[in-house]
Amino acid sequence: MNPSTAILWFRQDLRLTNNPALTRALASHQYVIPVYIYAPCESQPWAHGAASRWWLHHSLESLNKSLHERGSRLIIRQGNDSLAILKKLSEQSNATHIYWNRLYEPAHIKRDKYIKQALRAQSISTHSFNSTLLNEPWQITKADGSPYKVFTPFWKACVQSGLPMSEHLAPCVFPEISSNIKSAKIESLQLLPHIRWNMPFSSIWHPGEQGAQTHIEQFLSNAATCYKNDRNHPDVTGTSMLSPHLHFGEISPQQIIAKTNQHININKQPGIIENTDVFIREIGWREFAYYLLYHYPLTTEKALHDKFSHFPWEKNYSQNLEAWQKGLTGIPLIDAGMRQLWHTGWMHNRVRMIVASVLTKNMLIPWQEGAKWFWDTLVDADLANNTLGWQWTAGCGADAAPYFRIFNPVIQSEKFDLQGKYIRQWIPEIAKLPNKYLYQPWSTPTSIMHECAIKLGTDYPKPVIDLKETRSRALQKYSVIK
DNA sequence: TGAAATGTTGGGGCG
DNA sequence: ACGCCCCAACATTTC
Repeated sequence: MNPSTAILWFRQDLRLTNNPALTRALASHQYVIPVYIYAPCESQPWAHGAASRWWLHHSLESLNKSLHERGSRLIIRQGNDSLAILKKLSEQSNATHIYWNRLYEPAHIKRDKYIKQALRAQSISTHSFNSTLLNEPWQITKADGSPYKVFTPFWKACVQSGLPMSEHLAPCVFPEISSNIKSAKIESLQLLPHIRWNMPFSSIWHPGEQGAQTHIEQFLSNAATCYKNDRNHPDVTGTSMLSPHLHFGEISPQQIIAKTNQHININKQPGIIENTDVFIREIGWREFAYYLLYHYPLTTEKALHDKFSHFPWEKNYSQNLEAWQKGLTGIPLIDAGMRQLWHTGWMHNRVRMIVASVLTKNMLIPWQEGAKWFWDTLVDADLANNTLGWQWTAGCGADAAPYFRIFNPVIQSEKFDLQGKYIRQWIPEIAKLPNKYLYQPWSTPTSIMHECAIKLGTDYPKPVIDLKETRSRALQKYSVIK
């Protein structure tokens, strides 16, 4: 063992298990100093949104607690220059090596490259690892060397190359940290929102590595056997809800695959393979999103396909945008989804597709507006996934939905919110309506409206758009650039 | 992981 | 019994 000191720079890998940078740092150095640097300006324009900051706060606390239990602690630093902070910390601690796991957001790649060079010039050696993806984005290419643009062949190539899985355990004990290394308090980062939320959040979410582990165990034993079907129903806990844990690296895709396979081997329920394959495929979509972001870094801001640069989006859309954001469009499924997002920091994936379809196609509002709102309100806001998702629905990205694929929120709620449970949960003001009209209150006969004592436009908005009319308008505008 | 329009089929009501 | 119409149910095509 090298009697030297190393810095372990935590970023979006807030876990102690299956963490390559951590494992290597501990294996090679006598002293290891874990640090988290909060430098939001280095992530611009995609610094953590409000919901993500709430999550980050609690995840850092959880990580710090785990480190304490093992004889160490998390050093917190804040600033606008990670390089300067790392340099200062290495001077204070005589660290000669810095370890981290790689990031893939364009701004972070650029920053990390710069930091790596600068530190090398100062004879501080840097060691970076992959802890986030199954494969590095540059490892998977088509036969001619160019990147895949379609999911299915991409995922086939990933599966063929073998899905890595591993379950490295956390080291039981960390080296102690000298008391003259000071840390800022997590509270001083002011990550918690001042006014809204955070009360309902903590009853739903348990940020941190332990929370992620309990969560996946629960998912595998409860929902995994019917995932293929249940994941489509927003009124059921049919999805894994692991996304925020994955985003902050509290669990790795390798661990998810390993746990899933373990579960299959122990519980040989009928249909388990069929269902878990669909689940692991979703990990594949995340992988594909990171892959595309790496190869097409400009897609966070603009459409992958140039022909969209002159797309006739609406100009004066602020009223519709606001109605969409607040969950007051008058279209129940849309409003239910947008309110779930606001109140829980999360929205069921099928509903995400539908609200995105309404924003980009029925309202003809630029997808970037939707991406920005999701970024601020989702606890799982992830630049790669968010970009892929929005370009997919807007039909302007790689392997995008065809332009004519326009969701009808009424039909979708009839199909997937069978009892109207989801809508009633989030829109109590129309809960009394019989199912038939719950999905489209505007077509309720006045007698029934009267019976239920609901007045449209007063208790619940009249629809801000006409679904039929806006659908044909979208078809017409999209067909011009197809 | 789309919806709507259009086409086809077959059962039942009816004269 | 037969032809005709209607329409639900399903299939195909189109955007």
